[in-house]
Amino acid sequence: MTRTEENYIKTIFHLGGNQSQLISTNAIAEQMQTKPSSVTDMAKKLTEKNLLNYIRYQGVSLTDLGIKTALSIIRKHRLWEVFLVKKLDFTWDEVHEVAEQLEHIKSEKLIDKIDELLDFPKYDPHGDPIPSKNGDFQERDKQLLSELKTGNQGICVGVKDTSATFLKFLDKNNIALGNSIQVIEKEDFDMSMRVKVEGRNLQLSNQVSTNLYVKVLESN
Amino acid sequence: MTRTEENYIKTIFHLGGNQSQLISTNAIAEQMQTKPSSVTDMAKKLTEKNLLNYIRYQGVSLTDLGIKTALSIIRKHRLWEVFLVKKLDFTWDEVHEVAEQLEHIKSEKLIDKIDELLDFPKYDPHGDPIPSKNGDFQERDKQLLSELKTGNQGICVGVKDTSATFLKFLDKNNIALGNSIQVIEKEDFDMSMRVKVEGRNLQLSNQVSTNLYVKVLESN
DNA sequence: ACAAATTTTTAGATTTGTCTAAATTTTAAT
DNA sequence: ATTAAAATTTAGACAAATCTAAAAATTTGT
Ligand SMILES: [Mn+2]
Ligand SMILES: [Mn+2]
Ligand SMILES: [Mn+2]
Ligand SMILES: [Mn+2]
Repeated sequence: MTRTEENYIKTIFHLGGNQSQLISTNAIAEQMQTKPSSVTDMAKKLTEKNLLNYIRYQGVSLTDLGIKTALSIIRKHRLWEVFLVKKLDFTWDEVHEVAEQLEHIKSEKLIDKIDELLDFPKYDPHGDPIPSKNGDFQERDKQLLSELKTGNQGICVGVKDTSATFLKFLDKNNIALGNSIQVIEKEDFDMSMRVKVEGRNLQLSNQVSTNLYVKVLESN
Repeated sequence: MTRTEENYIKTIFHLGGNQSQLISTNAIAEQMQTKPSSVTDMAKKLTEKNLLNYIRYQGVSLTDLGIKTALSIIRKHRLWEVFLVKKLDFTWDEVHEVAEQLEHIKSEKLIDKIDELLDFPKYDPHGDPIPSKNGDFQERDKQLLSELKTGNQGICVGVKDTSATFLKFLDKNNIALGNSIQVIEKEDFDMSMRVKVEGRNLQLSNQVSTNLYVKVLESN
C-alpha cells in the first residue's frame, strides 16, 4: 500500500465509512484537500484492491479488509503520539503532524515494541482510544461538557477539536485531561458556562464546552 | 525534498561524492538498483536545486549544500539505529531496513529529542560515527583486522560489511563491538587467522578479517 | 413531474520517477 | 591514429496521483 492509499483509507474511516454507511466523494475530497475527480479515481483503485465498496454516484464504504487496514494505521498514529508526549516531551498540540508521517512506517515489530515501551496505553494524548494489535478497541464512555446539567461533576477525558489553537487554549487555562470539572452555572443567553476545574473557577464559551469531552461521575 | 531525492544524495555521499571526486551515473545506478538513464535525469534535477555538480559524461559530486543534506540524513539514519537497539531491543542486523524509512521523517525537533534521549551517542550499532546537529563528525581511528600483525591486540570497533548474514555470523561466534581481540597466528595459505576474542580462541577466514574493524592497542 | 441546482464522473493533460532503445561520447586496444 | 568497446545521454513511453473542463447523473424546488 502506498502512503496515499493509506491516507484515503484512514480518512474514509474517520468519516464513518466503517458503519457500512456510504461516504461521498465530495466529503472525502474536502477532508483530503483534493478534488472529487481524484477521489473517484482512487475509489476505483481501492475497490480493485478489495479495500472499498464503491457504488457509482452513491459513495464508498470500507470492506472488512479496509476497516482492518484503517485500524492498523490509526493504532500506529496514536501510539506514536503517546510516544512523542511521554518519551520525548512533545506537547499535545505538536504531535499530530509528526504522527501523520510516522504512521506510515512499515514494521510490525517496530510498532509492537513502541506499544510495549509505553506499557500498552489505552488512549492517546487527546483521549482517543488506541486499537489493540488485533484491531479491537473500546470507545470511552464520554459526553460533551455542553451536555452536562448544572451541578454535574466529571473528569476531562478528551477533545473533539484537536487543533493546536484549541489545545493551547486549554493549556493556557490549565485544563488538562484527567482534571475534575463541575458545572456551576449555565448561561441561557450565549450557552456559556461557569465551571470549577480542579477547584478553580472558569467561564467557558459554548465553543469550548462543545469541544471538550467529559466522563460524568454518578453523583449519588 | 522528496524521499527519492534524499536517497540519491545519500547514495552519492556514500560513494565518495563529498571528496569533490566525480561519481559515475553507472555507479549510482548500480547502488540504487535503477538504470543509468534514470540517474542522468535525477542528476539534472538535483543540479538545478544546487545539491550536485554535474558534468555531462563525467559524473557528479555533491555541493556544500548537498554534503550538508547528506550528513543530515545519515545523522537521522544512525540515530534511529541506535534508538532501535538501545530502546526497543532490536538486534544490529534488524535495524537498517527500518532506519531506511525513519531517516526520511521530517521533524528537526523529533531527531534532536531522540538524540537527547539516547544521551548524544557518537557511534551507531555498526560502529559508524554519527554526525552532530551541525554536521561535523570524527571518523574513528581504526584498521581492518586483516591488517594486524601477529601478536597485535585491539578492540572491535566496527564492521565494513553490514549485511544481516555477516552480523548474525558475528553474533553466533560471540564477537561484538567492544570486545578485545588478539592475533595469535596468521596462515599464509588462505590468509585466515587464529585470534583470541575476550579470551576465547577462534579461527577466522580472510572474509571475516577483511570486514571487521579494530582499534589497535599500542602494546608498550 | 420537470426544470434548475448540485453532485459525481469522464476525458484529457500534467508532474514525478522510472524504463527501453537508439544515439552520442569517452575510453581502451591495436 | 583509427577502430572497437564501454559508458553515458537523449528520445519517447509508462504508471501513479493529481488537476481542469465538460458531460452525466442525482437531488431539490415548485
Ligand atoms: Mn492525531
Ligand atoms: Mn490524537
Ligand atoms: Mn544502516
Ligand atoms: Mn549503521
